[in-house]
Amino acid sequence: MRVKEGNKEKDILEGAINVFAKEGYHGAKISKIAEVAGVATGSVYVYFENKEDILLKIFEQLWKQLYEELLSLSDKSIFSPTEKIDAMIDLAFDVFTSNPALADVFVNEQHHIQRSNKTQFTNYYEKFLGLGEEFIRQGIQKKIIHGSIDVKILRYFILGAIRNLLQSWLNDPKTFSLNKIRQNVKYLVKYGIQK
Amino acid sequence: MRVKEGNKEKDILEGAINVFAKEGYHGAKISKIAEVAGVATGSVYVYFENKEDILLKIFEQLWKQLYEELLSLSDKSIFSPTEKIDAMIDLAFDVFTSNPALADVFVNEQHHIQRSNKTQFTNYYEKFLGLGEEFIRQGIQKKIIHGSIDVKILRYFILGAIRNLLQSWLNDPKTFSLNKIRQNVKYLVKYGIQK
DNA sequence: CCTATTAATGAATCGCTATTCAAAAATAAA
DNA sequence: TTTATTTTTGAATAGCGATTCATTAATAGG
Repeated sequence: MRVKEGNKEKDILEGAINVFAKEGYHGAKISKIAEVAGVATGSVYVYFENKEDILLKIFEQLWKQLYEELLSLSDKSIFSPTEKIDAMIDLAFDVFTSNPALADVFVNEQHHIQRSNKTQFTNYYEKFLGLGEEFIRQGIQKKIIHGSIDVKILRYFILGAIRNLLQSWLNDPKTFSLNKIRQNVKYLVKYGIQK
Repeated sequence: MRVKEGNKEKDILEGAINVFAKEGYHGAKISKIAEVAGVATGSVYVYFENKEDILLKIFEQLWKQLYEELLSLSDKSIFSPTEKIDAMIDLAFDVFTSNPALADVFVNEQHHIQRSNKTQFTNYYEKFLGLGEEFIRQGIQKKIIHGSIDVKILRYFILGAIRNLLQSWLNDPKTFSLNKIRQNVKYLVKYGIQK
């Protein structure tokens, strides 16, 4: 009986992230993904149902990771709610700094799977956002955060700001230091622009 | 000599916005765009070079409009810098409220043309962002806005927040009232979350 | 050393849709 | 009218690339 050599599923996923990032979802050819992953074209279909399935798995993995890392923060009551939100922002920036291609896919291709609403992806995404909401609610309860702010709006506000800033960083990494972006985001979320 | 009937260029552009919004850029068929626009498939290629050119023109038009409307605000020294930024946010929300399909295309498809960097689009987009920057600088000069904030970062911060909130509104218009989103965005930009 | 079973392959298929272009339609001018 | 010119048309083309599947490779167990 032949036995699996290496971890092709992982290789394909990583290859796909890079090819999606460079060519965009539709510009990416399965044959190219296979080439980058160091496997045959047909092997891609051994491990994944189809092209969309690859993208789905990428996002599932991403949001699972983000959710679980955030979860480990949520317990720690040492942190105040605003510290938790800071940590959440750090978390996102850490993940994407270490994997710019993934950042690109995150920024540009998520809507493909939102169109065909697959719960696999949605699950961890919603959970992640749910935790974010939770932190905000704690902040409101402790009267650190303004109660007039809609929690659902705020979570998308922060996520959107980060998403767009990652994109501008990807387009022009020299002008934007990711560290400076991170600091500014934290500041702006907390205090806004006005003196 | 045959004479032009109606305004097919405009019809095609409007049709394309709706089809792109519903099917996504790659899912949108030229034949479908033609059908919705009430013209023959071939006519599309009389008015546009190719599919990408249609998308390009959509964004060119959008950013031109946004830029010009913002420009008319920039002179008015009656407004304070923060009022100008408020007006900028209002402007974006007004345009997209009146044309949700355009909002969808704006949110999801801009990266297609950013990949193949066309200056036509970039021109007005950059000009628009440049004006936003200008307002922020005025605010810093008048010591209304914190000087430690990076202007380039701030402009993408605001734009990104709006973009993502528009997307969540499109996905679930019942949960999110665009008016509430608008108010929250204005508040958050100015004061942040912290009491 | 066989053999059964699973893994991996990549050339061929097959559907799909952007784009083309020869023909038809409309009408201004003569 | 007739003609010349411009607009519009939509069926045909052409190429691309996702997906399939018959074949080959590897090896665990006997």
